[in-house]
Amino acid sequence: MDFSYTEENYLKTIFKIGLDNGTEEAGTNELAASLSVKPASVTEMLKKLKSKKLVHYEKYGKIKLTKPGRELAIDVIRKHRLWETFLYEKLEFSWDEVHEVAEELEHIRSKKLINKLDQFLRYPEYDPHGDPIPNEKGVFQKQSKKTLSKAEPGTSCKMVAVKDNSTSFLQYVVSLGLGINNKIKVIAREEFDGMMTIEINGENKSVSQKFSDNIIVI
Amino acid sequence: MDFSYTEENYLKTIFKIGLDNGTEEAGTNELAASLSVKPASVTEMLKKLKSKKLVHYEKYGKIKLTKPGRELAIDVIRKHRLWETFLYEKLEFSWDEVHEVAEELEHIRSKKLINKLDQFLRYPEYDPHGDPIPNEKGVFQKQSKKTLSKAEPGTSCKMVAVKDNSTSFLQYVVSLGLGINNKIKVIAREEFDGMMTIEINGENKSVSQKFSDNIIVI
DNA sequence: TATATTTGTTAGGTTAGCCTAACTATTATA
DNA sequence: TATAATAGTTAGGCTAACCTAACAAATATA
Ligand SMILES: [Mn+2]
Ligand SMILES: [Mn+2]
Ligand SMILES: [Mn+2]
Ligand SMILES: [Mn+2]
Repeated sequence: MDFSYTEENYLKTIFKIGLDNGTEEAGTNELAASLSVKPASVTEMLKKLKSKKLVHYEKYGKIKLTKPGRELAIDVIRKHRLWETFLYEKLEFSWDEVHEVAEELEHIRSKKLINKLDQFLRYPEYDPHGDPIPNEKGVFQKQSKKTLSKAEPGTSCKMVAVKDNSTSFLQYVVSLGLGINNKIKVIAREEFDGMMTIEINGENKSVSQKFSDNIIVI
Repeated sequence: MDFSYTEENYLKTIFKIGLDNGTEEAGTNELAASLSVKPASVTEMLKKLKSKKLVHYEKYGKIKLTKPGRELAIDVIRKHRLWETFLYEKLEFSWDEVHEVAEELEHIRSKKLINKLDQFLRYPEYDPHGDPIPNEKGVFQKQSKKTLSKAEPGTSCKMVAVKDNSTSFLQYVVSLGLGINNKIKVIAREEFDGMMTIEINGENKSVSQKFSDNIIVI
């Protein structure tokens, strides 16, 4: 069976929200916000996805992916991350440029293409933003859920991924001298608004909670 | 300005039919057949393309691309052929598998992507089917219009490209022991139905007019 | 527990791209 | 040059994916 780009985007987004929430479930409004559509459009699409047995859903209830729905979502994520890796590794894109193009490439329908691309890239495990790449079977490393904002002052941690993939955020990360696998030392954290002072390569920087919420660490 | 996949496919097809006809013009029915839609759909789309100044068109008249329309068509063709080359050269696709996937990839919208891909492939001039690849400026080699069917018995020619890109045709070409840049000697041609006896690598083969119409030679 | 807020649904409309059936214009042929 | 064949258009309908406005259910809060 073949699904539209729109259906694929809904499934991918449900999966991501589910991960984020820890519950594997998503709500109509959340989904609408994330897809930049109105809640009414989501309700409509949910009926279709349900009739195609891709989601579990009852009126006014939470949204959850079925097994085939989850498999499809993971496949789209696999394609997205492999394409980002290709753009970054082979075509000299910077990490803040890859996401937007991958958002289109992730929908190209060819099993052979994606598996050959995987091979060509030598089966990478992580994309340029530190996110794990599912293998052909849909298996991938569990990702840390700890964000920089939850790191204790006085401790050190390692940045392993970013949550936000937008150009503006990623460029800001770079401008702070930060990158994947960098060590971050938390100097101080303001209780009032979550502002943090962190040490990167011996230099002290001040970052907002909105920022530190988007840095995944271990 | 940004155009839909559908609009891009119409422009590309008008361009190709125009080339084929030698007149740079296309008719409604021709276009419909080539796009596998009904003539009524074409008429409707022509109104839209005209309002966007991509085609010259008057009711009951021939269809011709405007300058921006032609540029766009050539850009789509450039992308198509570069992606085919990528699949063939880098991902080990066979030449009969690349066309279908490229039909999707040709619509990915990123100037940077396609120019970096071009560079990555070292600026190839021909795709796996022998078709010339337009450069960034839209310039490309003029292609021979002579087909094997027009070659004189007793003469030899070189196969430089194929017209049909379908899997079934291309696999048949391979099964005959033929490929791009192969020498073909015309042994005989039947006036009645255009059947030809040709010599390939010392072996004689019999091919139909439908076949020889799809082999471009010099 | 009553009420306010948040969350989600329904009804009715739009646009892009497609269709069929009926029609009209153009071109070829007798 | 009349008529048949071909080419192209119009009218009216359909589906996917979106929207707004009005409404209903669920949840939080006084
Ligand atoms: Mn991304
Ligand atoms: Mn997408
Ligand atoms: Mn092709
Ligand atoms: Mn196409």
